[in-house]
Amino acid sequence: MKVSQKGLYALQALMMLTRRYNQGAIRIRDIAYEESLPEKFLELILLELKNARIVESVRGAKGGYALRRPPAEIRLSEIIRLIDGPLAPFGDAEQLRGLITRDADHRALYQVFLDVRDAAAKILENTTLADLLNRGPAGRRGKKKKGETSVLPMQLHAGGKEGHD
Amino acid sequence: MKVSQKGLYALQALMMLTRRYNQGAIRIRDIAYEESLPEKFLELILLELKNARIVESVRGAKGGYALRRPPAEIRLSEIIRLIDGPLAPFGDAEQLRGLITRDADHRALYQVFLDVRDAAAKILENTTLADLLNRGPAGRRGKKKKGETSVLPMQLHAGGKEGHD
DNA sequence: TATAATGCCTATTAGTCCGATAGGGATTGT
DNA sequence: ACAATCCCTATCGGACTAATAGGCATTATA
Repeated sequence: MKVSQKGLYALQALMMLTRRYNQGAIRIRDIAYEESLPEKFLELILLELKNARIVESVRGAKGGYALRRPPAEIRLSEIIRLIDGPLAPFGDAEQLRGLITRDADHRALYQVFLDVRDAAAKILENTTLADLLNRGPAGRRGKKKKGETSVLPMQLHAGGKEGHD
Repeated sequence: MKVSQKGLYALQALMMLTRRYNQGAIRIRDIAYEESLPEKFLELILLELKNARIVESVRGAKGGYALRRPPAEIRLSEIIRLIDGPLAPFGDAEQLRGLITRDADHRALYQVFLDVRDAAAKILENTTLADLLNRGPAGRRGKKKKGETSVLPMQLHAGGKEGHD
C-alpha cells in the first residue's frame, strides 16, 4: 500500500478541518495557507472528498469546506482507500483471496500479502481523525483510558523498533 | 508500501529457485517458462538479485542461476526492499521518525504510518523463502512446530477477515 | 441588482515510473 | 571454433503524479 503526496495532503487538510470542527465553512485558501499546501491542487482534493461525502461545501462568497461527519466517525482507511486505492501491497483483498484459493503454487506468497493488508487495515480502520487530534499536541500515547481501542501489541522481536528501511 | 509486478516476478522466480535448491544452476529460460514470466524482463530482475548477492550466476553454456544462501535465510523483506523500496506507506522509517519528532502538528499521523510499516516489517522479516515452500503444497498453516516463529495474533475486531478493499 | 468572493469543473502539462523489448558483448562448455 | 548462456545498456510506449490554468456557477452583501 502506498500513500501518495496527494493522500498526505488530503489527510493534512482533514486534520485542519478537524481542529476547526463546528466553526463553519473554511475557505480553501485558508486550509492551503495553514497547512502549506498548493492551493489549486488542494481544490481538486477537496472536490474528491466532497464527492465521497466526507466533507461538505458552501458555495459562493463566504463559502468553504467543513467535515460532513464528526471526526470520530472518519477513519483513515476511508481516506486512503479513496485517494490511493486498496490497502493491500499487491492487488486488493478480493483478488488476493481468489489467488490464494486458485493459484496453488503461489498461495503461500499471496497469503503473506493478505496478512500484510490485514495488519494495515486493522490499524487504519481503528484510527479516526479524532484520534489524530487527541494524540497530537501533548503526549497522550501508550496510556489508554477505559473503553478506548488499542492497537499494535508489539510481540515478537523483529521488524518493530530500530528497523531499517 | 507497494509490491510492483516486478517485485512479484522476483518473488516467484525465487520461489522456483527455492524448489530447485541444491540442483545446480537453472537457466533464465527455464525459470521464465515454469513461472510464466517475460524472459527478458526476468533477466533484468535476476541481474539485480545477483548484484544484491541474493542469487549467484554461472556464465557461459550450461550456465544459470541459483540461490546464494539457504532459503531459510532469505527474508521477504529483503527482496521487497530491494525491488520496491521501503516498507513504509509513505517515505521510509528514518524519515518518519524525524517527522514525528520535528513536525508537532502532524506527528500523530506520521506515527500511524510508522505503525503500519512496523506491522508490515514484522510479517515480512519473519517470513523466509523456506516458509513459503513449507506452507505451499499441502495445508500446513496455523499449527506450528516448536521453535517456529509465529505472527499475526489477530486481536480486536476490525480490518481482519471480511474486510473490503 | 451589480459586484466580488468563492467553490465547481475540465483541460493541460511536465516529469517520472513501470513493464517490457532489443541487441550486441563477454564468458564458458563441448 | 562454435553454440549456449549470462551481462549490460539503451530504448520505448503507456500510465500515473503533482501541479497549474481558466472559465462557469453560485452566493453574500453593499
